[in-house]
Amino acid sequence: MTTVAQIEQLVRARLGERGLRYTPGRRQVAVALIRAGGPRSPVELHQEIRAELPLSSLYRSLAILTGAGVLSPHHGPGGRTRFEMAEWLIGHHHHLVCVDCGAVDDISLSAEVESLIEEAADRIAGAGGYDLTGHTLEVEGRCRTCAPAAADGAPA
Amino acid sequence: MTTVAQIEQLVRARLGERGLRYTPGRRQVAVALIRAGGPRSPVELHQEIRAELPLSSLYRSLAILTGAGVLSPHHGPGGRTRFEMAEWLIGHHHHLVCVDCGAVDDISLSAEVESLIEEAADRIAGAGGYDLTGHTLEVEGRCRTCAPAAADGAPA
DNA sequence: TCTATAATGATAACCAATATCATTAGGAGG
DNA sequence: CCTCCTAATGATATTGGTTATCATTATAGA
Repeated sequence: MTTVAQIEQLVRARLGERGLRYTPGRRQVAVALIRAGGPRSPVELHQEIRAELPLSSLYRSLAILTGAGVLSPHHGPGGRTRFEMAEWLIGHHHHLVCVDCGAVDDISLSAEVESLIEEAADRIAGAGGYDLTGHTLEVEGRCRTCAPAAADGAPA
Repeated sequence: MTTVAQIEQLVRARLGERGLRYTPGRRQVAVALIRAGGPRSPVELHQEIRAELPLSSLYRSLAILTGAGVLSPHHGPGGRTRFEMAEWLIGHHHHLVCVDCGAVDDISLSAEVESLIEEAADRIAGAGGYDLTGHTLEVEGRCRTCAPAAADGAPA
């Protein structure tokens, strides 16, 4: 089990390589995301971080950390982007997404399914002329909060 | 092989069930998306549809068709939402996505991998208390256009 | 034909996200 | 310790995709 402090150390090193500082503001963002169990939106982070961290600074920190490869963006409903720690920091995983509100939880697959998917992803990217960067299985559904409000979807 | 006309028939029926009309504007959008090999953004569709279809009408058609379950949204980089025909109309598939520009191509998996993923998705949604609506494997990479421009990502 | 309702299109409004810019903070060298 | 150079911050303005408004037009049903 990797600790928060260990991940922070990797983040600090990564930023240092690029002449960037691991400041209190960026640290608040990083720690909140390390503790989160899935991608979080700027507003969600702003609420979670009680400190008076301006939204403009929060957005910039997210952009800086993403540019440095520390965070990965996840694009959800309503034009909202959520951020999470990159996989080289917290490990490979997949997502359980609510198609209505966009809430996301991290999930894992068995080694068997995972390796089959990896093979497939490799083959597909090659065939399409893409430079493979990763893959994610997005399991889509309606969360407990959104399910009651929804009426109908598509029939079989 | 399902024809464009056959899919259109299903769309018309679906709209009819809800007291909605399959108008020329909506038809242009539907046909363009049936012919496309993956999700398309409003602007992409607007360019593809040579006719003078106002953006406001295009956006509304997309919203109406999505609400009726005819289209499915796909959320990509830059806050852009792309739309595609729902799977009950064009069949189950997955996506090859460019992490930079958001371009998306439809892809398919072998029956073997597909069934394993289905099982996993079922189990995961149940465990998370989600009402499962579907799943998509997003194979992520950089397309031929974006790959040369990119510098560095995350190390192993 | 008449009428009720849906659809359209031009425009304004919205809001997440980004850019700008003057100010503050921090690390390196002297 | 002091100074300088550069990064970082925070308030604000701006952008751009998307949505809402509303008067007008078109269509299905009586």
